[in-house]
Amino acid sequence: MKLSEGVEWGLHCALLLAEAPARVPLPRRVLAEHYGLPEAYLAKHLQALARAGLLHATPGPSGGFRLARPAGEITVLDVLDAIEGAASPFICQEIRQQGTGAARPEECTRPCAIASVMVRAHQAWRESLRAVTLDQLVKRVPQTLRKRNRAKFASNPST
Amino acid sequence: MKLSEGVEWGLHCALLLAEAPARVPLPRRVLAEHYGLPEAYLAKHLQALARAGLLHATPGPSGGFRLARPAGEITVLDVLDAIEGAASPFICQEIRQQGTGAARPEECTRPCAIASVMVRAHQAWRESLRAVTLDQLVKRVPQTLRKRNRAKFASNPST
DNA sequence: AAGTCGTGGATACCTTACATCTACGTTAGA
DNA sequence: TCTAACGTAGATGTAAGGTATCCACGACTT
Repeated sequence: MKLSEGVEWGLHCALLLAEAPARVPLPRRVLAEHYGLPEAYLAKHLQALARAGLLHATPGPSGGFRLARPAGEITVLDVLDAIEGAASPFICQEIRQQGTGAARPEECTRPCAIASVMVRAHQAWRESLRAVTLDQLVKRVPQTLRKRNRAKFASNPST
Repeated sequence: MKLSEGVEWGLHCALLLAEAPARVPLPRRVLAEHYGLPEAYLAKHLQALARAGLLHATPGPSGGFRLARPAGEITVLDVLDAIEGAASPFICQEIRQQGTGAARPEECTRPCAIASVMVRAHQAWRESLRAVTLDQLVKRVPQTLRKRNRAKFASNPST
């Protein structure tokens, strides 16, 4: 079980956009260089975030991405669902209905107990992520770094 | 993010062993046929469960696998850790220290806020799985099916 | 009108999980 | 003691999904 690294990219970019002071959008090139990421591939994930309604994309010169909502209204779960999808990592193959010991259809009216347990665990995971918003994360960024980022993007986002 | 299907196999096999009445071990062939699984590949996962101390393997004729502990002392998490490993699905690549916006080492004394959130979510997931034992799962198997399995393995496990 | 930027599709690569086979060591029973 | 049944371990091949890039297109600002 592994989470795509695009999740980390998306979270850090969203966090950076939450730190940025202004309504001025950050181009994908700036985001990519800020974290040393491949620009073309990062674009895919930024697209996903925009499609999910978390980011707003402005085309044209001096365009780029900005948060579509206040940072307090975007949760970590929102970002994960946009990039990784909301599906459970456990996909029940219903092997209880296969082989010589197959359960009969009338014995499978209730969902498989094993699948239920996995679903509950997945929900616990999601609840934990839903409880954290971007602005809560911003507060945990070291102040010196936060100041540096604010200054960097305040006047001239292209540097 | 996807969980290997070996997890489902391992859980169902452990559950079946918990249902089996006796100390008589079930050979891997029987387990594989009971669920219609490839025997050679299932052996890999059964090995992992045995290495983790959840199952006890008896070699020789009339050998096979049985639970190494009472079903009430084996949790779903035990099985998952044995087959899938206990590692977090999120692996922090520390991209905050890369690129033009790299954080300085003295700004990284505390773990990355994003990584912390992911770790907590993973712990919530694990706690949810740790709370369920095999004998709790046995109780949720339909009675008709449980009876059938008990009868099947009571006298002659090789059928 | 032109250049900058995001969009979406097509494509290739590469890691990892899936699956199988073979050779080997061990044990219960004839 | 011998042997057949069983689990162990490693090597190997295959399939799928994530990673990464490129290009043609449309939209917007200057």
